Amino acid sequence: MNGQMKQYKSKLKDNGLKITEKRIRMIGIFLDEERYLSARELQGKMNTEYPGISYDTIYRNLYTLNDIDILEQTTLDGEMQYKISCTTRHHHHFICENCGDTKVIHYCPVQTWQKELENVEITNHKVELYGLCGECKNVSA
Amino acid sequence: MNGQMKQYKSKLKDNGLKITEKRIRMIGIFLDEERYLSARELQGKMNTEYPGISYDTIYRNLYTLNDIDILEQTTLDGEMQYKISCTTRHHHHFICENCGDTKVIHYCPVQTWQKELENVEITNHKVELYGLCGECKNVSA
DNA sequence: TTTGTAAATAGGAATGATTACGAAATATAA
DNA sequence: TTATATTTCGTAATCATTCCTATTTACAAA
Repeated sequence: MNGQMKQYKSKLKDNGLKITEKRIRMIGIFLDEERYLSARELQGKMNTEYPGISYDTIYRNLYTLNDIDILEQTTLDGEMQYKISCTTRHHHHFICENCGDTKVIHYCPVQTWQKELENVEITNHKVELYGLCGECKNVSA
Repeated sequence: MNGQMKQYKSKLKDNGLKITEKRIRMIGIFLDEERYLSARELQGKMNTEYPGISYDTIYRNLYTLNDIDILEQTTLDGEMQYKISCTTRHHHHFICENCGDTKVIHYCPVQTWQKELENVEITNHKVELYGLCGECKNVSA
């Protein structure tokens, strides 16, 4: 077990949640893939190791892991998708529409927007960039 | 009929689409409401005038009107929502989480992001701000 | 004004994602 | 080890959305 996983186990414990095989495996899958996965995709992967695993387990754990910031979520192609959360600093993502790879972007002008709309209170915001990553751009060219 | 509606009728015609009662009423509803409506909400409103109107009609027309830029769409609370399209210039929206009212924001640093990720090709992006509008902020205070 | 026809609609059924729930199994603290 | 709170299973239910076919409608051309 690497240090990363130890950290996630602590986080589960700190939130009064139990460290179960399935949760650990789910986190492992998200660590391996560095992209957004839908519940279905995750279930496919989990199902090879835990045949017949329940939707409830998948969805509940996705919800839970997102809730305690081990995962982050977005809606893509009409379904919720999840990826392992970057715990560094405030950021957004570029998502490759071809391979699903994500890249972190740091620039975020939320204070500029707050100035433009001075009489509203911005409590939340979403920024997502889509396109082709370096590799896919070259392949399709 | 006001000039605005005439313009939408032209747009339908220009795209080889027929001007039907239901489409005109749908556009009218979106003109009255200045916020995002879900398919269900729209159906509720349409149903008072056209009892038993089909889902297919609602969804197909939402798709069509979005396709020709009479409406614009976003995913909110796990469902697609639509509003009348602002035809001015590139912009994004602030959405009040209490009353659903939207406000246009113009500042968009997409070129800054493109610089930050110089080897990818950004073809699309999404920016949305959420919070409380001036009114709702004061009421809830 | 009439008519031909391509487009639009009605009325449901089907699909796909997500949530709900009672019973059984299991992890953790004491 | 035991108590108990949590998780999981297996499945049904729900909700948004799409699909299908017969029928109706808009509208361009005669």
